[in-house]
Amino acid sequence: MNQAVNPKPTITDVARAAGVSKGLVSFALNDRPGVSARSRDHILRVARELGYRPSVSARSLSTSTSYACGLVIARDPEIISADPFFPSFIAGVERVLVAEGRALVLSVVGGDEHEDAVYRTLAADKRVDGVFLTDLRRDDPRIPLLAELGLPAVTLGRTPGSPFPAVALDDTPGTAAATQHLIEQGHRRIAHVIGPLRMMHAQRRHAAFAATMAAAGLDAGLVEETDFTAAHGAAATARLLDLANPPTAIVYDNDPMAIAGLGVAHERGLRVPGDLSITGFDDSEIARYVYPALTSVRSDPQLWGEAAARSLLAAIADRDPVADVDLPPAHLVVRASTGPVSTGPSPSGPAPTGARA
Amino acid sequence: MNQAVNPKPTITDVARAAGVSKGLVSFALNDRPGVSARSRDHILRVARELGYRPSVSARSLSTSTSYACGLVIARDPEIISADPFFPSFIAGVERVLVAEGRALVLSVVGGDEHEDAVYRTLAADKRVDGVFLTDLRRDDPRIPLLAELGLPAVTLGRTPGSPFPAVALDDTPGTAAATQHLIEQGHRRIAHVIGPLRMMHAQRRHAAFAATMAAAGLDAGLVEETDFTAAHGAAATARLLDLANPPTAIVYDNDPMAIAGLGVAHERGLRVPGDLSITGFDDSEIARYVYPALTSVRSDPQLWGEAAARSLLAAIADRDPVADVDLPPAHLVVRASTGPVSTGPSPSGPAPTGARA
DNA sequence: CTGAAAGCGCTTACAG
DNA sequence: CTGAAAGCGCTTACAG
Repeated sequence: MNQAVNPKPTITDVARAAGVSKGLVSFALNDRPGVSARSRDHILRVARELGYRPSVSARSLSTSTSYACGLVIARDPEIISADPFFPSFIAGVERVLVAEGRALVLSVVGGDEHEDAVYRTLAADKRVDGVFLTDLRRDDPRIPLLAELGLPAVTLGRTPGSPFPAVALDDTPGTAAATQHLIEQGHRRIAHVIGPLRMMHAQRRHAAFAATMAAAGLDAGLVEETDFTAAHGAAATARLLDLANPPTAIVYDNDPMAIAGLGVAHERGLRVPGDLSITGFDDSEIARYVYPALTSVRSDPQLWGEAAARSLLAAIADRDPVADVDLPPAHLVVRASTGPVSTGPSPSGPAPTGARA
Repeated sequence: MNQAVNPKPTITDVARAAGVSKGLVSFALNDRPGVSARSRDHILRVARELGYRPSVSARSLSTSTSYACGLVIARDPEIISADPFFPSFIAGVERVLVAEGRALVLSVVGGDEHEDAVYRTLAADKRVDGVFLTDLRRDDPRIPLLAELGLPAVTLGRTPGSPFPAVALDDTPGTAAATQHLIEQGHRRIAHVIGPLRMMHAQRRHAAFAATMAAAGLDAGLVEETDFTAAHGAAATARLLDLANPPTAIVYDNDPMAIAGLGVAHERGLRVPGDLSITGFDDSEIARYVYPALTSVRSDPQLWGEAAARSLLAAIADRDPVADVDLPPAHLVVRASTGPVSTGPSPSGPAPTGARA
């Protein structure tokens, strides 16, 4: 207005322009009690006119707060790539963080060997005020570590003995629905190709698979554990199909493995779904464009990110415990890769791709 | 040693324990000239014994430096997911950043509408000391913006009129090799399904395609522009195959689109590569597990990330200009989705998946 | 309701 | 080569 927007006005400039002390400006800006309405309005207006933005580093120093949240991903980059989860999750996190003037500090470490050091450094350097805990593992060492470091956290999914708030999106209904869907199509031998069993979600999903099979009086013993890569998915599929009595349907724990399974089936001249039905998980964008279009399980990682960010900010700010949040569960999306067991003769040997019968 | 590791010793504790002034400790730690070797060694040893780590926020305040670098990705999360580039790139960046005690601040914005605001906020809040510029566009508005903001940057690829150092990984040899490979297989009508033309790499790759076609005396007019999604890849493929004189080979600008193209071909009962050859780009992990295994173009995003981080840190630290860096170019990986034009009769109509002829 | 002052933990001229 | 002091821009008791 009157004054040109100087290179970064400070709180001192605002105080001077408003004719009050720096302390009062600070109180008004952080709307704390003990400032008259008139003063507050006046100060806020002057601050806006000056284009004032508090210095993050100065605030950080005096409050020991970084105004940032951290996410450390302990997966091989190739596996992250294959998974549509993280980019969407991060987009959701960002959406609420920026609205609160917070930044996201991301760290990707190859495996979980160095993650301990990463969390310690993040805490020691006060780089973040709290962290998102994804890919929860059984007896996850990060829980006691963060408790020891005094670093607030939010977990994606509940885990026993955790002092941190959880944001849960139940994906077991998705796996159960996929299994049930196959059973209803007449399948009796159904295999489950799962992720690393040390990850809680892999365990939970497998439990859902097993329970659904058991409820139908079927054997749930056909299981292959993988590391979530397409390579493992392909290998697991090959092993299953080499069985004397191979499955007629396979439930995969992510889309890349399911797509790799599709490849193996095609290579062997099997018809999908005629000879082998296949379901994926995560419903990545390519899922509906492979042939046949992949039946998969869909959740909402972006929503998950938003909810997790809100809970984390609450946990950072609040004295009192933050309540757990439950998001709408994952659900099955049926496409063309699943169907009834074929009655025709089972073909054998490799076939030229998609050649007509 | 003698003293218990108190909750976060400060520079004052170190100075007291070493019997010197804070200033001298600071000089020793940042190894600046003017400290005797004896003093330096003594101070460094005391600091180590105390487990001293300088406070990032205190250093930030007095040096106006954040000790962090920024990456803002302006793409739809679904598209990021489909692309193996970013996770690997980020892993590379991280590797060198952590070694230098720097953090990575990540921002993902849906499209490029709000990116302007994001960079301004990052700069105003001094959240980062410099940024990585990926997905360069023609007359990229971020170049003048960052120059105006005085924020150091490094660009992935060269771009005319940029004052920032570039780290280039030439991907055009990959596209040229894919095109040449198809020509050598006897293809004459080859289409190019490309990314958004406003992105420089899409333009460059298309130029490489066109040049290779021209060198063989072939028409490079069959082009479809997309947004990099599998959905667009499928639609583009359908349009091309609906042509009165459809192509016998298609060069795609990323793997998800190529895989979607494979799906469309299969759905129409076309044999791959017999009736249609297909090449992808980026060589994602699933590429080799689809059927038939996808011929694709491989680069090294992780190496790119490491080089970019090194250049950015140099640009942040140095007074003098940082030299551009050239990385090994992308190269073709031939698999089963490409081959000679089939001499047999072209099949028509949809076919059951992988059924035997 | 408001002001003056100390303090957060560093870095950096300025003297000696 | 070393020390004492000011300053970075906030927040927060402490007085009034």
